[in-house]
Amino acid sequence: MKIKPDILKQSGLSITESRKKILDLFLETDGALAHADIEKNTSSAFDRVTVYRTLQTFVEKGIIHQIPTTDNSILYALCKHNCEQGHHHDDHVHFICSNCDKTICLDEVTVPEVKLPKNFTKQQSAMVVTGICEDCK
Amino acid sequence: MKIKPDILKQSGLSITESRKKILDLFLETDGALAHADIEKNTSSAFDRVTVYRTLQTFVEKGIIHQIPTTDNSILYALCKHNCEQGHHHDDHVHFICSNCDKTICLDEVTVPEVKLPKNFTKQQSAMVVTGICEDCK
DNA sequence: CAATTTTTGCACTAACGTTGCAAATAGTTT
DNA sequence: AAACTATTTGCAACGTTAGTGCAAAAATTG
Repeated sequence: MKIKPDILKQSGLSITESRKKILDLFLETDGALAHADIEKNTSSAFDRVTVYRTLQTFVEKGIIHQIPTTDNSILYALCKHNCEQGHHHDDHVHFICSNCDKTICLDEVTVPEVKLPKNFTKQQSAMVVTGICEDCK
Repeated sequence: MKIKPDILKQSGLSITESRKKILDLFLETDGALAHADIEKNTSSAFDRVTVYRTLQTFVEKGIIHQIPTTDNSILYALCKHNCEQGHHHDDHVHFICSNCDKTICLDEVTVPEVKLPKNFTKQQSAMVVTGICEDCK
């Protein structure tokens, strides 16, 4: 596993308490986090605004990526592969457990290709599967 | 194409101005709508609350379905196939054009099956593809 | 360690979403 | 068609979520 300061340094970010703590949280968590989770779970409380800005920065730098949901929230998860600024290799399937509500990145499961209708050009594709996860089985 | 009052009647809903107007909007629009679009585009202005409740009702009755996004909003689109209450046959791919920002239901393109890791059980799956649509090509 | 740049937290504002309740509208019965 | 019942609407109020400007604090640079 990479070392936290390295991740920040490689992205050209200053190393601050909040960034380290939030990054920690992502590294510890095997799944996706919502903004609210982050506010609650970081021991030392940061300002909401700091959390917003940190997440925004991390997304811009390709450290984390966003996961689409239908419940009016955004989930964030670590990019495990090499994501450059703006270009995410975020091609794995996301799994949302309808029992424990956790969102898990299935890094081994690649989003399959689909044939689009004529004159449609693909840039990115995302896939979200809901069901029961291994822990809740 | 179905006739509006029929759709409402078949779902056991009273036929009201707002429901007809909002349903109209969906039938006219070849794509998905966000809550905000609906508030803006219905000629006679309804209360925000009415729009919320109407959308909620439509989802419950299987008239429309929700589309996941990463931008903290929910998109709604007509269910073109036979969706019963609670059981959506919403197994088609959604396409978001990064030029005109429209979301289009690719009814002909079915979400492919994926092999989940051991002990994961699938209930539903959704797929969102971004790119350039036929109109913007 | 001083100077410069970046980041943080606070105050304020704006938008979003939900609920209770009375008025209005739709459906039903005779 | 009128009276009755059930449903739906709009308003007001509330709470949560998200974003911005600016001064203070912390991090980086030399």
